[in-house]
Amino acid sequence: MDDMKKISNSSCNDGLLLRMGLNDNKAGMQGLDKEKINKIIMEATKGSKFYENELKKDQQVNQRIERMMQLKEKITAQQLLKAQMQVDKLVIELERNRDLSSTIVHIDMDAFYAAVEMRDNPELKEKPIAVGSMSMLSTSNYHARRFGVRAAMPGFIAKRLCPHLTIVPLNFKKYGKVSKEVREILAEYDPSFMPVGLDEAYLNITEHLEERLNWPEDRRRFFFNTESTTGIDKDCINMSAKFNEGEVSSSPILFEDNTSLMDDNLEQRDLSVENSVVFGTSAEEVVKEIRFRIEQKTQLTASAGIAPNTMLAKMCSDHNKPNGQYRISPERLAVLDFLKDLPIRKVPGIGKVTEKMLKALGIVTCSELYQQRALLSLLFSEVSWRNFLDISLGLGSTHLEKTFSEINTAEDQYSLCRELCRDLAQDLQKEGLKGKTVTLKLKNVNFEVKTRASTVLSSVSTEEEIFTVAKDLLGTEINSVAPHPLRIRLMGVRVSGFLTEEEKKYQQKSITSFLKSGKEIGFLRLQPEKANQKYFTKNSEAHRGSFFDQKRAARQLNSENISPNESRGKQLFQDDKSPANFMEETKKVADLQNSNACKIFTCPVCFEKQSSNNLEELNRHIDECLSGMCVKDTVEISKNDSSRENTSNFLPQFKNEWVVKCQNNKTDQLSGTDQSACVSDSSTDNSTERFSQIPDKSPSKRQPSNLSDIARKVCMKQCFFPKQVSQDNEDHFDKTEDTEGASSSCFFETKEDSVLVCPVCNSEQKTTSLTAFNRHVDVCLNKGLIEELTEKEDFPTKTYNMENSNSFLSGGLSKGQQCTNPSQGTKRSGLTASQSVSKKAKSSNSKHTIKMFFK
DNA sequence: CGGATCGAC
DNA sequence: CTATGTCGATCCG
Repeated sequence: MDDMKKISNSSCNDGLLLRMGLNDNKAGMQGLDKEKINKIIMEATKGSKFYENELKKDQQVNQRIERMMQLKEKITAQQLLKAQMQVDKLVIELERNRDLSSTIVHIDMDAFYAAVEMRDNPELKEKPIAVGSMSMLSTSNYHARRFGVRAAMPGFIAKRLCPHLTIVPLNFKKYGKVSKEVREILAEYDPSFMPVGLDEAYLNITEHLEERLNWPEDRRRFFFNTESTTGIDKDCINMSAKFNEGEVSSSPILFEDNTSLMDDNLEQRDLSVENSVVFGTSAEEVVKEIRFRIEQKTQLTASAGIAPNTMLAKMCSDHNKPNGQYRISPERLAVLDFLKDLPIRKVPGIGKVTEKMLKALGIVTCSELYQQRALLSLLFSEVSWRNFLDISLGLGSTHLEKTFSEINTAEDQYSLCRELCRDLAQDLQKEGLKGKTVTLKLKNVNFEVKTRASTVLSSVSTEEEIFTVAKDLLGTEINSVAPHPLRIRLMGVRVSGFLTEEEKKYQQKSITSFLKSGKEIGFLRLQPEKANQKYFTKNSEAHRGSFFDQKRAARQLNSENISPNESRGKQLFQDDKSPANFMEETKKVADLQNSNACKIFTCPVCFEKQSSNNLEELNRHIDECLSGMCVKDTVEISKNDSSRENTSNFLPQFKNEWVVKCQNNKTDQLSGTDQSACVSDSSTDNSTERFSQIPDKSPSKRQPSNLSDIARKVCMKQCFFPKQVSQDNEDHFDKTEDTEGASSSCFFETKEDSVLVCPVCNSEQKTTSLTAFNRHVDVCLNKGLIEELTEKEDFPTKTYNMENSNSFLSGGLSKGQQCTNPSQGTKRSGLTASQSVSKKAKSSNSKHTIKMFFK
């Protein structure tokens, strides 16, 4: 479902073509050319209610642009200069925290629904087809696309474009099944991968890459499928030969004008074993391997992108589609080079409206987006321009966990537990397993993990049997905190102690045990001695509390990534419009960190002035300061351990910084095992389990159509982050009793009597609310505003009266994937600028809407 | 909090 | 013969 978003809205004001429009349609021999297509669409649509509405919407956008331009006129040079300084301060901070240490992969199945239908019905293979109904199409095959038939187009119009078009009704069950097959492969590379819809997924293969280095060749060898049940076999065999010569023409099904399966495959392939291929250890090779396995298993092709964060990975997967892949190497210059001339519309989160608004400001490419950063900060809301800045610097999230909120009612918890037991029972029965031990795993709102196990004399395997035991365990936990509700964000049920013999090794097994082992390791590899200051990171983008992030942070510290030739101090505020200078310029800003601007620096922890102007040294100092504090706090907490804890924010660049203390879990058999051992021999792991994340919205409210169910079952994740870090979290797990599960604690607790001193303006703050304090520091840092805060603190809906900050973009900007990122999503919202202008805009808008409505 | 808007698929 | 979907996130009043 990659198709629709590419559609450019062209320059014309034609509302219809905004939605229907065509882009780079390669007018094939049998296809239609752009002009014809547009003409047909226009004829089919003119005069319809839909068309009128499109025009109306388009006008509203135009009005918005007009108001924006008026606002722009009023901006003085001085205001702009000030904004420039503030934004560039932020750029320095962002650059400093740039994280290139992760390898993120985005997998996107090509024309997924259509491809599945073609696979299952050979008659369709040669024809132009689309999947959907006469009213709406979900996708089309590449043949049909030549006629301009695209996703999100109504079927009746598609029929006019292409009278021979076959429209196949949607069959979600089938797609779900195929999707599951694909996910089973993906999970082997990242057990906590993140599916998006049925046909896309993000993977973090950083850890896989590390392990893979030690893998023997045979473990990287995969066989061509020669005994498929479909009629494809011959092709596959042929492909094997061709493939090894590096000239495979790939998918037997999808495309005529295809690129090859391993298009860029020039390396010498190992031919020693017939009908097999060995993949290397690089990221590219891993992704080729994934795509190869997907194709062998499902006869469908996928495109992929490899990059240091999700935003870039997604754009990469688009780069060589269909059936191709692309990588941005994890270097700052490579990232900026990729973005240099990239149209902003290609960026996930930038839709047609934002594109048009930015175009009105003369912004089309990402480098232009960067050049206009100061102006944008004055015209758009905080969230929007911050997002723009992230985009133009090529920053995105490097973790894949979604944010999840807690579920608190016992009722929900029991039903969730039952659901997990049901899933688990199904798996057990599929495998013919019966176990004796049922383990309940809970992670509370403070991310503390606790397991409770019960072993029964007779073995269990059915939903009821498991639930009976699990229910008891859960009940005990709920009772232990009564009358408070038990507040959790993850629940898992595991059955272990199987009766059956050991499974055959190297058998292509159910993914369950695989996932399980990967999952457990995430926790267990964190040994206590590792969980100290080593895990501090200065990366404000990272989300503390995630075990993954802690590990990543450690990795990052090991390899500092500031290359020597990047450290020349240069002049800052100079706007050069040419893209060639784009990288130069961002570099300059980044370089400020090493320049005189940092000469006098006050450590925000110990408040002592630092003489060094070396950034790394400063950071090291702060890290040490912080870990010093952490150690102190640790002691204090364990002394009066019964008390509650504040999971608290702290200074801006360290806010949400967590130290996680993991105690060794003696009862867990996996403890101390290293990950590769577990993964390589998952069959020895004698248990299986199911986890459930607690979705953001209450599950009852939204039961999304096709896939959330599958997603929850197949994709098991470990670490979730609170959308809003709660200020008064009761600690519902009694840590002193917790001898079984690994336990983690968060520090940076506020002390009752402490006085908070703002490290920026150096003034004492009356508040004891960390939220308030953090906001103050944020304001100080970002806006140079010194503001005294009062004791009581509302949730940040409060408007700050900030000079020169006129929020404009009332419609706001959805940030898509990377916006579910909690640190960006919540804290900053407190800084929403004055909205008088947008209020006005809004009200005129809605009047307009109402008028039209009554017509 | 509900309606409007944007964006993804 | 007709006929343009559905969701989550965000912003605003």
